[in-house]
Amino acid sequence: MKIGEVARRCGVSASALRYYEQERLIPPVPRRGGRREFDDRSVTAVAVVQLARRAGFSIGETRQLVGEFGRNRWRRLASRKLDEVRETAVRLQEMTRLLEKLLDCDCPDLDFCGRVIRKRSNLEKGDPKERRPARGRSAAFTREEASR
Amino acid sequence: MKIGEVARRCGVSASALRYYEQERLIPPVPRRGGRREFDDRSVTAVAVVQLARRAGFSIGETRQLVGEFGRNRWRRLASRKLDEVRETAVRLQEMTRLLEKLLDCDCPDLDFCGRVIRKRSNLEKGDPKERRPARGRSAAFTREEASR
DNA sequence: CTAGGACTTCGAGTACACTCGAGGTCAAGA
DNA sequence: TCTTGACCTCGAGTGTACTCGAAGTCCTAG
Repeated sequence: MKIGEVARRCGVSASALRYYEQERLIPPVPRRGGRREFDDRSVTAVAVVQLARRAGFSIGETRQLVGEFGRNRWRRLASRKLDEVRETAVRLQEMTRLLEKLLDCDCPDLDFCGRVIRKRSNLEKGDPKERRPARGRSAAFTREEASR
Repeated sequence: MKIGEVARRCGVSASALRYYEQERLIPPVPRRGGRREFDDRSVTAVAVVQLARRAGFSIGETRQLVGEFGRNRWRRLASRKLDEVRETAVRLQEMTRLLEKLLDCDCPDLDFCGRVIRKRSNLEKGDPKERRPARGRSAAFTREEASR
């Protein structure tokens, strides 16, 4: 199967597929006459990568994931990522609830609404050090990211 | 309140705060002797931005969000974002279930596991066009992103 | 008065995840 | 045979969200 068909079937661009190969997310794809010829193995590898990418794993995380295939660490990585996303979802729900409340109460302006927000949120009052989680790299993967 | 204290209290760097001002996520902060002097208004604005950023809104989305403050569109944007994150969480859970299954069944290698994945996943069989959601910009905000 | 630290602007640099363009190759159909 | 389209590599470019460094300013303590 040539790269174009794989791209169409997997919903990913051909250049992304080349990039995945280059970044070793998938094993080297065999060539025929200079062109990539995807066999079942390769297509499977792409499917695995797609699954991981859609689940929110970064390129580096995905590389580590496929490298750890079948070992216990994999599960740990996955469940940690799940926790991360759940936390994001929780924060978003809090945000949404807050927004809905504000919209309901017909605040006159941002300044007023802001005062409401400051009352309800725990920003700017607690532990003024050691903050900012979930931005940037995820804690679960920093070791491997550093070593490339 | 000077920028350093705001940074410490809100768990964001001073340079990020300058960046937020420059990107109009927060209104211009008043100066005194050339230095930013954050009043309640400004600190509130930062709190709002932090809330949005932690909930997963991008810079562009956050700008639009604070611009739409108090109007109905805001709620629509927020609930759409919630849907997005929920979808991500669902995909991740699917992924995790799949991984757990594979780990449980002690597959001998990636190739074998891959065949299992290909059986269970709906990748590479359905609608070979119109895919790739949730990667790149979110559909909810593309209009404003285009117009900058 | 002077040293130090926190602040200022500005431009450049960074990481991620691709994407694009140039310049060339290969294979199938008219 | 020729053309067309899909493919190749390589290097550069893109957008996001900052971060960093240089060079200079301001305020406070000693």
